[in-house]
Order: sequence, then C-alpha cells, then structure tokens
Amino acid sequence: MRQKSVLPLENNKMTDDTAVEKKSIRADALRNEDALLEAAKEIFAASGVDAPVREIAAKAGVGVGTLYRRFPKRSDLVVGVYKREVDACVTAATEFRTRFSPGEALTHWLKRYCQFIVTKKGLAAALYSGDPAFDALPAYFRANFEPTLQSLLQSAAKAGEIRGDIDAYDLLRAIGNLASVGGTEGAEHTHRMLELMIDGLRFGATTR
Amino acid sequence: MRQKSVLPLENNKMTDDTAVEKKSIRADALRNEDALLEAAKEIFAASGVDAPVREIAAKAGVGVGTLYRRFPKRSDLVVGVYKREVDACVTAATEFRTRFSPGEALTHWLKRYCQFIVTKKGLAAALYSGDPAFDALPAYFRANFEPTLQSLLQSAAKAGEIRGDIDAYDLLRAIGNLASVGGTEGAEHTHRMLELMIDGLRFGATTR
DNA sequence: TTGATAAACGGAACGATGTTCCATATCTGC
DNA sequence: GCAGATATGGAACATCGTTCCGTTTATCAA
Repeated sequence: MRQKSVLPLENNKMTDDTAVEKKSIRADALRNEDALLEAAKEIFAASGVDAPVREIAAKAGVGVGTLYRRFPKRSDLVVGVYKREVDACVTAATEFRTRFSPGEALTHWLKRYCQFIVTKKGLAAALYSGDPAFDALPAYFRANFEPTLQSLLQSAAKAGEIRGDIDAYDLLRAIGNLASVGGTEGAEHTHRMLELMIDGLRFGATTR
Repeated sequence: MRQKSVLPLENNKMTDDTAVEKKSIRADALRNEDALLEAAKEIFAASGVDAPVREIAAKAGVGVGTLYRRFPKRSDLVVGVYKREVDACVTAATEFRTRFSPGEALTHWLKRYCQFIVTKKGLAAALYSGDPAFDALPAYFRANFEPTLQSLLQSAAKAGEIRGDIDAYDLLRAIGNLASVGGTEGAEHTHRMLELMIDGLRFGATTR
C-alpha cells in the first residue's frame, strides 16, 4: 500500500525521460525514488549540493547503489530535487486559491515562493557551475512560475485587491534579487522587503 | 639566487595578511609560493578551480605539505591566483603605455583584459559558491581595473584617437558580459565582438 | 497460495582526493 | 662553518565517488 510519501506528485512527470516503453516500475522503486528526492532536498538545503552521497542515501534509508541506479550523475539528483520543488510550489498556488481570497492567495504564494528562493543553498552555485546538465533549469523555473504568478495577479487585480499593472516576470525577478542577499539574518531582511512589496501591490488597488 | 619566477610581483602585496610581525621569509619559501601560484594559475585555467591539490603541487615541483603550509584553504589559493593575475594585467597597462601610442595601448590592453576574462574557468563558479572567502574579489577587480582603464581612455581621448564619452566601468562590464558566453569557439566570437567595440570607440574620435 | 522470474537492493570494495604530521633537509645569521 | 630556526616532502589516514555482484523483494501467472 502507498504511504505518506506519495503526496507531492501523483503523476511522475519529471522522471519519465526514459518513459514510453517501460511497462511498469516496481512500487518499492517508486517509493525509494521519492525518499531519495525528499532526503536530497533537505540535505541540499542544509549542506549545499556537494553534500556526500552516502549521507543522502542514509537519510533516505537506502544504499548508495540504489541512489546511483536512479540518479547516475549528481546533476540528475539536483535537477530532480529542484524540479520537484518547483512543482510543489506551483501546486501550493492552487491550494491557496481554494482556501483564500485572491489577494490573500497571492500574498501567501509570494511568501511561499520567497521561501523557495531563500532555502536554496548551492542552487546558484549549481547554475553557475558551467555543467550543461543545469542549462534547462532556469527555463523550467520561468515556464512554471510565470504563469502561476500571472494568474494569481490577474485574479487579485480583478477582485480589486491589488493594482493591475504588475508584470509577473518582473516581480519574480525582483523577489529573486531581493532574496539573493545571503547570510544568516538575510531571511528576515528578505521577509521585511517582501512585505513592503506586497503593500506596494495593494497600494493603488482602487485607484485603478 | 633568484630565478625567472620572480617577475610578476616583487612586492608581495597579496600574502601579507599575516604580516607586520614576521621579520623575514626564507628565499626558498618565496620561490615555492610563486611556483605554486604559477602552477595553480595554469591548472585552474585548464581544469577549473576544483583541480586536485596533488596535481598543482606536482606541477609546482613541491610536496602537498608545502602547498598546505602556504595556502591552508583552497580559497586562499584561488584568491591568490586571481589577485596575482589582476596585478599582472594592470602591470601590462603601464608597459603598453610606454611602448605604444595611447590609442594602441588602449587596444592592446582591452585585448589583454579580455584574455584575462576568457581564460577564467571556474572563476564564476567560485564567485557564486557562497564561500565568504571570495567576497573581496569583485571589489579587488574593480578597484584595480577601473582606474587602469580610466587612465587609458583619458589618454587616448586626449590624443584624439577615440571619443571621450566612455565610462571605464561600463566598458569593463560590457566586455565581461561579452566574454561570459562560454564554449570552445566562444573565444573567437568574443574577439570579434571586442574588435567591433574598439572600432566603436574610434568612431567619432574627431567629431566633437 | 505459491513458485518462477525479473527487477531492485545494499553495502563491501576500490580508486581518487583532501588533509595532517613529523623526520629530514635547507636556509639564515653569526 | 655552525647552530638553531624554518621549510620541505610524502607517507599515512580520512573521506568521498563509483562500481559490482550476491541477496532480497515485488510481480504475475498458474
């Protein structure tokens, strides 16, 4: 029987690069793959993308052989983790939309997005490593985040909760730049600046 | 007796973070330090800043113990190498100035600077690694390159060989961005674009 | 349910690399 | 030239990436 680890992505859209001819993947293999991505996510956040392979395998409760079977190169793991996180962040948007008003949903999602950015130790390092394996990541980010935010912005604007002249990509970039100031207390600083931006969105909501 | 390896920096300005109380450094130690920086420079350019320590020590003709005595952390070596290269690039400017006309000196130096940028495999990776040891590098680059280029530009403009409305920092950034397109044949592309820019500088030299 | 079969697993083992340590070699000042 | 200080080299140990194969486990048909 499936257990709790199945929550993020019922459809396995990110690992089917070798799909189309495989009939079925064993259930334990699926579970392990998920456990590995979850473990890698936490360890990448804590220690960066150069964390020891053994540590990740141990946290996932599998052997290193299993890790290598699923993710032959480290970049495979990194890409898998970050795509999975992007998907989770996008999924959160639809949840926020059902539970909150358009404006509140937008606010919640921006904070969620911000958290995604801040916790990504080593993401920038990976992106600038020169390894072509990461070339597709930025496009994946934008292709998923931009429509999500676009939609949230439109809904909130239509509801009169924010102004309507904000471009989604601009806002994504701006928050990304905001959060790029690292450091221990950088998270708080980023959070304050984000609140400021959100207030800025609200300002002029009615004044068309 | 000193040998050929002493040419770049007679004054040891980049390794005196622990100075002020040391009386004298043994001559062989100085020679080894220079050999290590020279070896590391070439190996970093060829294989990136993650190249094996043993390889660098071997190329320098010393044991790893000697390397670790002088550069306890890898970042020490990286910073040492790049500061040394900045110094060499700045030194080249004064040489060009004595051997060429102001305009030619400027052209030569821009190509020299461009070569500095292009050959820096792994520099970007180091800068974005998040290691605070590299925080001072960008400032060091600008503090040395901007006045150098500024001066070259002024001389060339005063001699009527180029226009006079070019900002040194803008030009440095522009060339840096030009050269950031990596790849094997990227060097040629960068060179062509650089020639274009230089022609752009010349254009309008007399007009106004 | 059970057994055959393929799939997946785990972790020992190996090689490459980072890092330390100290007996030995070399330099410097006298 | 000598003594003491300084620096060296590379063996030795620790850590990590990666491979390999005997063992375990899931799947499915009977």
